[in-house]
Amino acid sequence: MVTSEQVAKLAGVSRATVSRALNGSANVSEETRQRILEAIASLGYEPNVVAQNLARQRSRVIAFALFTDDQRKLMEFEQTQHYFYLGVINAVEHAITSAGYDLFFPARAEDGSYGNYLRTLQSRRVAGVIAISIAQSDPRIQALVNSNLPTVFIDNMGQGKRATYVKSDNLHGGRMAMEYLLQLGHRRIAIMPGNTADLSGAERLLGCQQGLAKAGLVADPDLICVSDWTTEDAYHATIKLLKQRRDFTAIAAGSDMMAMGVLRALHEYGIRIPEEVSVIGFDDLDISRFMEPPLTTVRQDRLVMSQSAVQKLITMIEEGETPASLTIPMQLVVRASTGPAPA
Amino acid sequence: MVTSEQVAKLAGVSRATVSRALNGSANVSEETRQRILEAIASLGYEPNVVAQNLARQRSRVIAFALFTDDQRKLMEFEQTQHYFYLGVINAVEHAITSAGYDLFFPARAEDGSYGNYLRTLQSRRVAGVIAISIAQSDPRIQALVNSNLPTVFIDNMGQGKRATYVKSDNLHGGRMAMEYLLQLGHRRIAIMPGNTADLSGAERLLGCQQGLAKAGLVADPDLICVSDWTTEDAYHATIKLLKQRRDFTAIAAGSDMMAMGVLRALHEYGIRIPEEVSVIGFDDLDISRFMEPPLTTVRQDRLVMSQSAVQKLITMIEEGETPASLTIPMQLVVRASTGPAPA
DNA sequence: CTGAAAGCGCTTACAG
DNA sequence: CTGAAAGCGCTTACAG
Repeated sequence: MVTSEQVAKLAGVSRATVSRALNGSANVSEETRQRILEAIASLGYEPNVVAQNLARQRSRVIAFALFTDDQRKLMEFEQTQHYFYLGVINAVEHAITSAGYDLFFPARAEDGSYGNYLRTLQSRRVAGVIAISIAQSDPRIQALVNSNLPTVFIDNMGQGKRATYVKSDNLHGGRMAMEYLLQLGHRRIAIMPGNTADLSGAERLLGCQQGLAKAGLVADPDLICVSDWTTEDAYHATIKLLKQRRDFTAIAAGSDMMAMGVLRALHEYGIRIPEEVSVIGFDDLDISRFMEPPLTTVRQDRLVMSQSAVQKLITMIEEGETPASLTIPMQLVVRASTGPAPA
Repeated sequence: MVTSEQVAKLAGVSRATVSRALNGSANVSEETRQRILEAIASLGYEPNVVAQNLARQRSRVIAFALFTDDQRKLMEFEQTQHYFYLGVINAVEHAITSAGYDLFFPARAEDGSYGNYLRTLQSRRVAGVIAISIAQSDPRIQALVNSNLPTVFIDNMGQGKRATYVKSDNLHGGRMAMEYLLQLGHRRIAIMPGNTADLSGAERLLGCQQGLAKAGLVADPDLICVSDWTTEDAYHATIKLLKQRRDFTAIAAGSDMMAMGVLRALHEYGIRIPEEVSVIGFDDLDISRFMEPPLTTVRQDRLVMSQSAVQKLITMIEEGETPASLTIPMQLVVRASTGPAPA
């Protein structure tokens, strides 16, 4: 590997000047700058980022973290329930690397856990972290909130001196779903909000209840089916409900992946959608419009979510100030899985 | 941040000894080791990984790369076609970080491209790279193959002094799909192999043709529909085929995501599956069993794929030798989207 | 505008 | 078994 030393020699200057030329310091004459640039080109020099980071006492690397509750599920790789976040990760990766930062997933401790998470990050001198924190109870959330490490949370309301968050307006989303269903004449609506120990599950459920309340209705507790976020859980919850009773005319699933399980169960029972039962989801995954029937859903804008999270983080890193949090509106997307309530 | 200097002072030894104790050198007495460990604990010391990497002239970070052909599509984040790889990335992340390596997505050049990719990696002193290389033509593949940077390719047969690969046996997979369909009595089978400019697309198509040939049949060129990998492309290809002719009794889609588009088109035409048309996919995504009807498919073992790729890479990094490539068998998974050919 | 020197926080022959 | 010293490849006050 060629070093700045060699560039300096070839250009007939000191390493200090090479460094200045490279970092756009004003204090270097146009003539020597040219000479240095030529030397760099002819040698194919690329600065050693590791050495730069050490010398500068800072880095341009951002850590990414996904905090979920269930270690076991993480191991299985069959994380159907996280398809939405997979898309977010993808968008975050693009935003971060396009901004000239490296993205980083830190190594785990020997036991497979993340050990002393904060110290791991600090020892690697990361500049900041984007954390998708589904599970509220993860101790790493508190650690990050209390730390000086710039952090942006997605889907969790972590806030601190150096921490802010970005999330969807799930409350409003829940209300919209109910208002839409009510307007179609549905009155007996089953709600499968996902895991209500997670913020988005709790908010979506509450939003649904508020939507019902505004119409003077109260959600029937027996029609609220709490489960985990997986397609499979929703499938089983639907089967169970179907065995108990069939008086509901609509199901609001906590996510599109859950809705896919609901649809599957309904198909197996030969129930026509939406003639007999309407189904609505949350998220608007890119596969949702290809489901059978194409799924009506409440859309989360994952592009805005991802990009604004990254932008806020970079602001924190580069400007030093902590931006306000952002709550992103959701949007009703009507497709073919919902229709008027049967008479 | 506490440094080894402070630990040394507290323990009454030199920094060199602290370093030795930390790195498990045999040459340090049990007694001083204890003293150092105590000092570390009481100070909460964590070594600066950046400084370690610089001093050691090596690192424990592995870069991840996804080489796809279509820059435009990458920007859209609507990468339905890459759901399979999203799962692979997830499994790779787990395997890498559990092995005590950091995972790394390098920053892009200012124009949003990856610029001089190899130099970027080298300037960050990564130890090796896992590359999912869908597009054969990406110049970065050649660059990596020719370099000394340990590399494992997934889904592309890159091989070199310091490069090997892991992939599914798509050829055999294609044959299996055809043999199964033939055995069900199908003779007029439409093949939508995905993008045949990509290795897996070409292999799957060839495998299908071989399967047909073994039964003394030749694939009807008009029933081979080449398109891109997306759900949408497959949807449109199916619609187009349906408008032209309806004499086929089965469709082999190049991936499960494509199959989802095929199913959607068939549903819109009111065609019963599998009574009128059978559908088979490739991959076995975790959502495939929830499709309507549950999808018959040829499974790729992404866990084996991911884990063996990471293991090979770590072998290369730590042992210095380049392991042989691995071709993983595929497996037929029969569900409800296939049935006997109509009389 | 430019260079010499110190420093970033480790590691690793080299001596002893 | 342990320490002093040099080195990894940069950056950045400090002088001039």
